[in-house]
Amino acid sequence: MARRSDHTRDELVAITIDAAWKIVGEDGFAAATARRVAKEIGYAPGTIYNLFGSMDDLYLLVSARTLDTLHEAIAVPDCPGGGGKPADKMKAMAKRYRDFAGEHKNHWIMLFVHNLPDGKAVPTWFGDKVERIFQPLEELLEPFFLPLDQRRRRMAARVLWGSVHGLCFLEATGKIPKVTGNMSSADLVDNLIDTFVAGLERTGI
Amino acid sequence: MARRSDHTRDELVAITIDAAWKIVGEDGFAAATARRVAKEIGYAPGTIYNLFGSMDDLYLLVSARTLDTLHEAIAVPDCPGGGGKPADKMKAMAKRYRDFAGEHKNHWIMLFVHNLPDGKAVPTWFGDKVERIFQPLEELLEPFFLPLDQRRRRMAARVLWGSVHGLCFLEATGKIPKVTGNMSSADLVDNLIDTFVAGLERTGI
DNA sequence: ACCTGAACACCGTTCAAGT
DNA sequence: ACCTGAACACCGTTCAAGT
Repeated sequence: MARRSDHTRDELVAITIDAAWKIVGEDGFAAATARRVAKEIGYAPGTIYNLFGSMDDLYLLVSARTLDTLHEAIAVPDCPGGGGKPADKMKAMAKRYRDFAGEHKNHWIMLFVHNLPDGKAVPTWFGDKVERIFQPLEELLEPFFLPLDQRRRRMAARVLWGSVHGLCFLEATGKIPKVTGNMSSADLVDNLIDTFVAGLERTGI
Repeated sequence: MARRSDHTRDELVAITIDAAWKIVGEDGFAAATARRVAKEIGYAPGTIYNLFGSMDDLYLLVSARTLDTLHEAIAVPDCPGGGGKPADKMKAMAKRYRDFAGEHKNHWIMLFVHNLPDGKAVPTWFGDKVERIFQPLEELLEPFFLPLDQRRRRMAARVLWGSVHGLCFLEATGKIPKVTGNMSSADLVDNLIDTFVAGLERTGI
């Protein structure tokens, strides 16, 4: 019934995001209810709404952490020397993506399962974090496009990234095993990259 | 408190699937709760469990209807004469897929958002319905593969289909607008098909 | 100013009790 | 045999009341 001052407001915000992150990781997005998060931090449910306004805002902050972690995992240069064919580098990057999805499965799925209500758009700071995910792939695509042709290169990055993601997601949510038979999603992704890059080469710069 | 016999059991099952289909279409998958469906058909919540055992089983039947409707929409031959380049036929097919997703948005999203609990696998009759979705695309891919090389053709169908779906889904759930800028998902999908087919041609049969 | 906790209107699922 | 409806253990969200 009163000011608690166990923590400053900022501390409390951080603690709550940590708690939500932990619950999602352990029991999935659906388990990260307001009441469960409140119990985890030892406060009343109402406090969550003092801090974030709505659960959607809290979820956005959790997903921001996921995007940051993903960006770190993806952006790692696979080969310090710099050699290797672009297609191989892309496959290595796709593998890092798949590995991330495997290690942070619940957080990664939440990124796509949590959607804001119909009218609401995502804040710009969040959009920027999404945008940043594509950059490493855009760089790998440089050899295939003229320097002036940035628009087509950006498009190729989104097409390839969206496609790789689509295959990974269908597999992670169990929508593709019976469909692929003995082919693993790793095979499908590598096949996609090979065919796509061959197509880029044929189209010519 | 008693046998009602307003309907036979089979009628009641059909009525309930209709009700759930309607609710999903109007208010989305999340709105199709057991209590809401029960209210819609004018029975008590317990009755749903008499009929289906669990909500998951009911959801599977609703998704089966979605798959049937999708199959009909996709399988339509776009061109009675039979002419046209394979890539153009694929683009026409992808367009039919996007149109279906637009017209049956809530049912289509449900197909991917509803997942059985971790251990449970989808029944075979459902898997067969999924499998059937790929057949029209497999046929369009015939010119690119030797008759004996069915495995690679089946793989290509899944890769391309999964990729097209990935792009459509990211757009439908609002995960890609800020990312594509002025490029529509139609452009991205057409670009994917062109590049992929060019890659198949380069790889040679 | 901050936090509580009761309140409201919901959930999925089960199962004793009725006809 | 079939259906009910109360019961249990949950939800998101709000807001008067307390310190």
